[in-house]
Amino acid sequence: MNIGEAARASGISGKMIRYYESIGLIAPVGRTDAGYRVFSDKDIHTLRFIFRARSLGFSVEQMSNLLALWHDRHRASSDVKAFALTHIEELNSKINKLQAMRETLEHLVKHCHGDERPDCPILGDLAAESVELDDKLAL
Amino acid sequence: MNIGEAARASGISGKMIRYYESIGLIAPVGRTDAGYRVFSDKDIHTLRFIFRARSLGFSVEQMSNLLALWHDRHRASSDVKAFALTHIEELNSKINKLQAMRETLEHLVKHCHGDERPDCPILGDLAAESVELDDKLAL
DNA sequence: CCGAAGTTTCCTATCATTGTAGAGTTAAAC
DNA sequence: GTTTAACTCTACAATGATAGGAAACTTCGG
Repeated sequence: MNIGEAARASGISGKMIRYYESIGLIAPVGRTDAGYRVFSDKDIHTLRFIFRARSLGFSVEQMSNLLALWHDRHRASSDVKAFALTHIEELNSKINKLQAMRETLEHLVKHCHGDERPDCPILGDLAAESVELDDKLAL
Repeated sequence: MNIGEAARASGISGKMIRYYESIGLIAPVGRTDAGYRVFSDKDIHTLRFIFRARSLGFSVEQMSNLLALWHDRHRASSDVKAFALTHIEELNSKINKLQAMRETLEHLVKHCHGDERPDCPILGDLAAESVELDDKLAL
């Protein structure tokens, strides 16, 4: 299997496969005499693991840890669970931040009449001299 | 006001102020004979506008548009409202993606007993040969 | 044997931000 | 009046994950 087939089989672009290899997330795979990369079924399996972890929002560094846990046949499932729970907390934190932003914006939008007149509380609040908005933004 | 005071007054770091100037988000401010930047009250006002917009998750490009709307005394408030609504949709899209990730991960965590034994469905599903998980990840 | 498609490495860019390094400036303390 | 600390200036590098392209090479179908 060359890199194009591996990309199609794993869902990870060839470009990213080379990148993951260059930073050491995956070990260098085999090569033909001409220097073409050759991917084994095991390599594809690892790439699919990475694809799924990435889809769950894990960073490269976190995926590196996950791969280590995966390859450690003696790890406790509680270690993996703790890792996942930490990640869930990170996701929650991001979600909360984005929701707070959305709510502030929705509040501003609600008070903007949205017609052809130029006065608009959205820009007004962004430009406010007061500290009112700061409290809302202290997420 | 020099850049340090401007940073403290606006909430934007000196480094970012220089950066915003370099990419043209803000116009170059005055300078002393020695080349130190001098910020007027109006400059600080603009920086605070940027600080608040950034806190609401607007990108530099979006802030540039917002500043243009702000300085256009004849814009319709509906233009601003439409802009804000688009941004709310972007925020919603991000939130939905993160929530889907969290839910999948929570589902996996729920089925991991989390003891000292090595078998764990979290890693098991990440490594799955099947396409089951792919459906979940088709967000 | 030729051309198309695939692959290689290397370089560049993105976005917003931080860090670093060297040189110059200001202000206060001694 | 000199030392010293704190500031400022510019310029460049790095981050993290990804995309794009260029130039050279290989493979494969006809």
